[in-house]
Amino acid sequence: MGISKTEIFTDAQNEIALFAKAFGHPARVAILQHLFKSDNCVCGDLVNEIGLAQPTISQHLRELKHLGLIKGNVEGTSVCYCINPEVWSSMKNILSEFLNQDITKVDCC
Amino acid sequence: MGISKTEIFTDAQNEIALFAKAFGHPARVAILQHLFKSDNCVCGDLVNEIGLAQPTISQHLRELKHLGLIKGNVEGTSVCYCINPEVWSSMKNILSEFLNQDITKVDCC
DNA sequence: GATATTAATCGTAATATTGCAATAAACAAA
DNA sequence: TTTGTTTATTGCAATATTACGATTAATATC
Repeated sequence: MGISKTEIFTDAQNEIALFAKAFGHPARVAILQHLFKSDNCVCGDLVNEIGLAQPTISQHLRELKHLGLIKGNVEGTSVCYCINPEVWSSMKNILSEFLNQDITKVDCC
Repeated sequence: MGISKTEIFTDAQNEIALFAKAFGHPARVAILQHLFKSDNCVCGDLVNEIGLAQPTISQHLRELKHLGLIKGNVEGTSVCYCINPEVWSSMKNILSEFLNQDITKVDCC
């Protein structure tokens, strides 16, 4: 139905899925990479970097902000976005644990 | 439009997004975790483990198989699925690099 | 105040995803 | 060959996502 039955999964499973979905789109991968790369806080030049319309970028930024992965500060007419290191670390820990599951005794077919 | 403009992103960015999307749904997280946990190769008891209908599980399995993350062997009437360790490692490397970007000089707002 | 600049929001179209009932396909066992 | 078991496929409904034009909101500058 297009709707995920989140209630039948554990909180941990839903959290992994939510974080993964955050960068499950190349535009958001590109945004996050750009925020890491640029030492001075990037604002709306993300629109120029990435070839998407301003409302589209704004929408992706909102998703990332909603999850807490980035934060935005208003500076005059422009808005300065950057990675939220605490949430990023937390995500890294959660996803690393998932990715680092023991692979040695898994190949049984 | 519901369609991603993959052509404006790099292959690397699209690959990160594709892998992330693979476990961007709690059902696929649960499936993968179960395949890791069960030493004997699980088959359709995934349907019992997870509370989703058989066609739904089958569809999620197909996505994971299409990406190469899992492989399936027919054994009589049942099918034995398991993690493909090579592809899993490859994914782990790609996503770890993305997750381990330098966080120290990122908090500028 | 009037005007420009920047970003958010609204509205909408197109496509994708999720989920399942019904059915088909493949195989084993009787 | 029939019957049961297991998984895949088909078809469809409901919802989500992606994208953008038009507009609005906020702020700076003149």
